[in-house]
Amino acid sequence: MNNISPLADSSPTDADASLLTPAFSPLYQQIKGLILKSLQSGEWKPGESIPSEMDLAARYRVSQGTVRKAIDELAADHLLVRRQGKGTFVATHAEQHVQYRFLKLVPDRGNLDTEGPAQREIVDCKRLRASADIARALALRTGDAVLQVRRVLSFAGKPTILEDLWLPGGPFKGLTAERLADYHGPMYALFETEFGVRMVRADEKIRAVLPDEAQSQLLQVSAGTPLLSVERVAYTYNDTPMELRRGFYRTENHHYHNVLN
Amino acid sequence: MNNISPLADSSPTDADASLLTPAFSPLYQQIKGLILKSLQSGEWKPGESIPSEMDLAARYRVSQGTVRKAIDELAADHLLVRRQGKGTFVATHAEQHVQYRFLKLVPDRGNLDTEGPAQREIVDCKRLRASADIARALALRTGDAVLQVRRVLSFAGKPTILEDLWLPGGPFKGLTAERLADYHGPMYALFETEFGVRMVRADEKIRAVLPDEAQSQLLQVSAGTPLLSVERVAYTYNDTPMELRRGFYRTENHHYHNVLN
DNA sequence: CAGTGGTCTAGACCACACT
DNA sequence: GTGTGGTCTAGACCACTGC
Repeated sequence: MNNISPLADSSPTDADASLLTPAFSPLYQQIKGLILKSLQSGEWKPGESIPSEMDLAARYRVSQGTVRKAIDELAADHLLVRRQGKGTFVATHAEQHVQYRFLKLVPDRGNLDTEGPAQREIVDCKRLRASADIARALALRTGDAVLQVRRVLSFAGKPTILEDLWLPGGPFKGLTAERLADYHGPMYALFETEFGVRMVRADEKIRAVLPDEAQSQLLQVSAGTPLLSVERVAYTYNDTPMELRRGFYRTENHHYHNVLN
Repeated sequence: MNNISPLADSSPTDADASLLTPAFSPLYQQIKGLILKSLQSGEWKPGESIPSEMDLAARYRVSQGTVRKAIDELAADHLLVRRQGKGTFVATHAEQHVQYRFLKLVPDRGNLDTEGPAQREIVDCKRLRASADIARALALRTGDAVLQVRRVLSFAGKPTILEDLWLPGGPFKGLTAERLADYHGPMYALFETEFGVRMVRADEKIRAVLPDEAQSQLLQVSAGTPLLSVERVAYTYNDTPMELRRGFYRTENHHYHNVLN
């Protein structure tokens, strides 16, 4: 009901954005939205620090506590990272200790670091037109340009993960097999630095399947070896889907680890 | 360094619990611990309301804001549920809209409600002595008494989930196949009301496997049909393991759904 | 209406990092 | 020391629930 339009952000007279909507929105939620907008617009880039809480409070004409609550939620969503004494930073996939944030496959004993860095091999990388289901997953239209990538990850020399990726052609214009092969580090980090696409959230659908001919060869398993099928849709800001990924995991010595709360 | 011993809780003179530990613990964390203690002790039971924030603030001799922050975290962990205008309640598994909080298997189309209530069949239920790995998972000693349960869940008439459970014999003394079969509602709700055991968190390890003879018969699939193997350890308060569960899911028409943040 | 949780503020002080 | 995030307080007011 109040919604004292926290303007400041350069907009002259924001007026009441919500007039007929009885949807009461707390101030800190509105601030959260404004911060989000700055993140999307690239005003603050991954890895950089954002203004201090006091500065933001002044900018939005609210108290520090209100900014704080907004940042708290963004930090809980892993969009921001707070570091006491240093500042608040835009989260990034290019950090050692969150390397594999979205990869939940771990060795039965030890952890991924135990096995040393994964070897990656780009099997295939080409542009093509989206099929109906690829298009639907990526919120494109059938026939739109997409990039298709197939790669194999090996741990301790053993091929363990086979992944097929589909990326929308527009945002990822210029991505080639070479770029991918030359880059050392998380793929999502490359997406951030080279294409300005930051993955924020993902949905996974997991099944048990048998490999087809090509898959069993690439993963060096027999046709009867069950694999974990992991279909992921990854989203940027605004719930925009930006990647479809179908992974096939060998689980003789690894497992998909999940924590339920 | 301060730790102004929020006594009140009936303890006469708590003195400084932390003296040599440089581990600075914020007041609200200490309050969180005290509330947790009351939850464990059963002072407030699942489904009941706990005292109002003001009451707790008075009890612990801190401000409402401090109690609030403690409750915020407990609510984020799903140990408490806040309801504006009504109060704060101890979370419970016996609620319609969080029925299947720990079951992540969903139909490819629709949701679990679409298929109507699951049919359950208790295949087996007996007491035995813990093997080495069962004991390890439940933090028992090899040979300790455990309860073993095997059951099948069917959706829309199709057997879909086969589960083997192991429960520590002590806390679950008196649990029988009949009790299980007669109870309609989530199993974890029965554990709460009948045995005072509230599951708070769980770890799952997921693999793709092939069924053995017995499994393929119970699930009515051929020996070559890959299944999702879901091994779960469920914990009560204090990270105490209270259940080991090995589930085998058919995933022709269902998938394990996971959200990555 | 009274009681509950939810929001917002202003100010004081603490812990941590850098310089 | 200065600046950052982190904690704690006290008080005002709002939104929701149920009597």
